[in-house]
Amino acid sequence: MESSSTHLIVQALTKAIVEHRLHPGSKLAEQKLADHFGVSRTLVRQALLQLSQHQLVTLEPARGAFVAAPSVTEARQVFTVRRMLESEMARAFVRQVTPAGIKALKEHVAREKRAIEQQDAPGRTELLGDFHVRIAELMGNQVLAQLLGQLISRCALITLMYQTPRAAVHSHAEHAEIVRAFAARDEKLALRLMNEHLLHVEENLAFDRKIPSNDISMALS
Amino acid sequence: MESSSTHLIVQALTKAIVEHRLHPGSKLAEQKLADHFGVSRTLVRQALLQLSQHQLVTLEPARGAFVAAPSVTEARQVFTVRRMLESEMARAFVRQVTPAGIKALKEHVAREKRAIEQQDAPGRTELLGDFHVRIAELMGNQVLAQLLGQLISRCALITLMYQTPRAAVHSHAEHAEIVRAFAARDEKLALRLMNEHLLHVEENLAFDRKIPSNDISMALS
DNA sequence: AAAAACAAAAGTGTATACACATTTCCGGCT
DNA sequence: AGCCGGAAATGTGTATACACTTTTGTTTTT
Repeated sequence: MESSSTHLIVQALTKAIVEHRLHPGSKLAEQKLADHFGVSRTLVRQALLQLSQHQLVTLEPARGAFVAAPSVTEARQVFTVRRMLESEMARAFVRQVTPAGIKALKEHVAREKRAIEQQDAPGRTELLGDFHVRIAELMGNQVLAQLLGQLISRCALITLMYQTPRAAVHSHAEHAEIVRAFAARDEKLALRLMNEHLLHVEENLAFDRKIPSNDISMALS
Repeated sequence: MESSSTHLIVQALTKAIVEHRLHPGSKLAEQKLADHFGVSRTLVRQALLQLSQHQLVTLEPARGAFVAAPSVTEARQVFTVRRMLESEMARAFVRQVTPAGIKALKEHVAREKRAIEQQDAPGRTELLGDFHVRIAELMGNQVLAQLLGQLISRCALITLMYQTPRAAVHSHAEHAEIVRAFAARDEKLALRLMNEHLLHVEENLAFDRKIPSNDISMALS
């Protein structure tokens, strides 16, 4: 089982959704996707089912699959959960941090900087999200990393629906500050900074944005 | 899409796994399940795919589906995540608790007591897990509730693999204590009790237990 | 001309078919 | 007797077929 073809489709669609080449609300017709990927509807259906579990796609009975359009309420709930989880994660990370861990995070933040300077919007969004997953990975907790990965995919969708342009730079600066708190092994500070960082991200969302619709063949090229 | 038949199969299998009528490692042959539920393999495959995402089932390429057998490492990681998430949840719950919420939790704890007294092992396990989900629901955070629900399903599998018999009574007592802290609106206490409660559950697992294998037609009756 | 009704087209939901991989079982070999 | 090898059987992976629902477009009616 666990056909890697299905996984490829999931990844391709995830990327397209998270990079908002596929806009929230867009219809994902099975046959069109099947043609595009050169497989049968069977595999496309499996992929859509998985994506719906990741909350990136909504399935409407007998009507088909659509790119998810998270409500403002849902967005706020996702951020609440992230704050609960990640502030504690920051605290725990400080307790077990190694020089190698700090180094890895510093390198990551450097990559963020490059992506921002080069105006690489998709890469920027991905890296800003991955910062949080990277911490979980460095803690060696696979379960945490996977869970956070899913939450952050949802956030990427939310972010791209609502995020204002200049917010990215702000996020990057806060990441750097958090790493400094880690390096200083300051539990309280790390916890507080992480909490505030996530609050800022949430605050900077413009929850009254409008979203255009789109065609799939364009988005997947 | 979102066939409710598939959902029924997912629920039936989840119940069977969580109540450990299906033991970790047991093979889940598609055709046998299809015959049992009176549907085609298509729907069974969809269900197995979903269960694998919930980490209740493991899919091995070309070999089939098996009831998951979480490793000790994984079990500890799940508990770590739960502690991070739920201690913060307890704190947040205290801040917004209502009399109605306290009442609902007290009733839940009463149901736990009844299940324990009546030696209803499956019901007991389910209620002990649901206590935590109920708190999330009472907070009105759907995202949190759903996430916790999945983590707790995994815990149920872990618990039933490793839990010692008398641990349930202990858990129940701690739930009651936690509700008292909620009622007293004591943030610090609630947070500490929840943390300790989850540590106790984890500590009481006997990580050197052996697990028998089993047949599906028996388990689903 | 707008609305309702019907027919055609497109799309989803489930079952089945078939290719290929894995397991099982049996006979030959050491 | 035990082990290796190969055919049969079993089971998974993907494609296709078909029933049924939703959508769309056209015609008819008011």
